[in-house]
Amino acid sequence: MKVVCSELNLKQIADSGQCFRMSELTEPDALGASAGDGASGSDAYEIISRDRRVIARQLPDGIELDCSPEEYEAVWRTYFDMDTDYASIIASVDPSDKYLTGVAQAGHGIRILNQDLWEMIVTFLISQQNNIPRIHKCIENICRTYGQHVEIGGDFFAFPTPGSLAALGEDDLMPCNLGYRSKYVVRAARAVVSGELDLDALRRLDYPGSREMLLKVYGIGQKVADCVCLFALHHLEAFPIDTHIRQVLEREYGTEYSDAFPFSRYHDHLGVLQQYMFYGELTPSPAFARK
DNA sequence: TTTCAGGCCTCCA
DNA sequence: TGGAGGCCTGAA
Repeated sequence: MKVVCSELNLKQIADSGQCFRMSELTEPDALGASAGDGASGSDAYEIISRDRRVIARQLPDGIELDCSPEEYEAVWRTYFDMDTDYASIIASVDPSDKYLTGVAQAGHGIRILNQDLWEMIVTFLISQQNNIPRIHKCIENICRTYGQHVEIGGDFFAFPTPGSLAALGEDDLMPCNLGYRSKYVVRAARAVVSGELDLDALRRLDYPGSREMLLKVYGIGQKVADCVCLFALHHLEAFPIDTHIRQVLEREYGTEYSDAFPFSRYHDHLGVLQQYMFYGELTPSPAFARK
């Protein structure tokens, strides 16, 4: 059974670097998983969230999910944030800001996914001083090593639970290519298991409160906290500033960008704009040039 | 060989 | 309080 979601682009979401359990399928895999349409590329992705897996195929203006309407309503509608009006966010961009207008239009298929809180904490602890292909590999390694093998609705490894990681030694994740980040992940798992980091309480807090709680965790700084707030807690006012975003802000708005960029104008959906900027930076086009 | 990649922690002035 | 240095590792 198929469900169609409009105005959504899988490749743009994958390239926006917010999800590391989304893999483009090779053509034979895609054909096996979903009816082929003769397209040259597979345009199909395997997406894993918590203990669920779905195959999604890109259409000209949206995506097709291989799941029942009931599963879509229960899981994927929220996951893909289908109830947020992204067109109105794009329309709110100052028309005189050619750079922001350009990246927003170019990245219009991006959505802020609602991903699992524990997965996002671990994922962005691993992401620091790291690159996207290697983050993918690290996540795959720890899922294969410490995640539960799931065969219902697919064949994949679920994300390891806090309990399964808390019992490890601080350096035990180094063989999974985590490097010095191993101790950050293990200590975070221990904090969750001990109750020092209460994930349910974290979910109930507003953006400043959840950010403050996350910053108390060993290994979580401002950038990682903002990523968790945005991609797991759906605080759209979070605006993670990494090296790419800092570079583009300085290039487009000057070194005093904290004054020049209209943060207050876009306060309620800064995180969405951050994703357009990040995507634009990693898939550069002359059309984005502001100056 | 060196630098960099979606940072953060610790130490020291 | 703020800046420098160290940290895993692999691709460019």
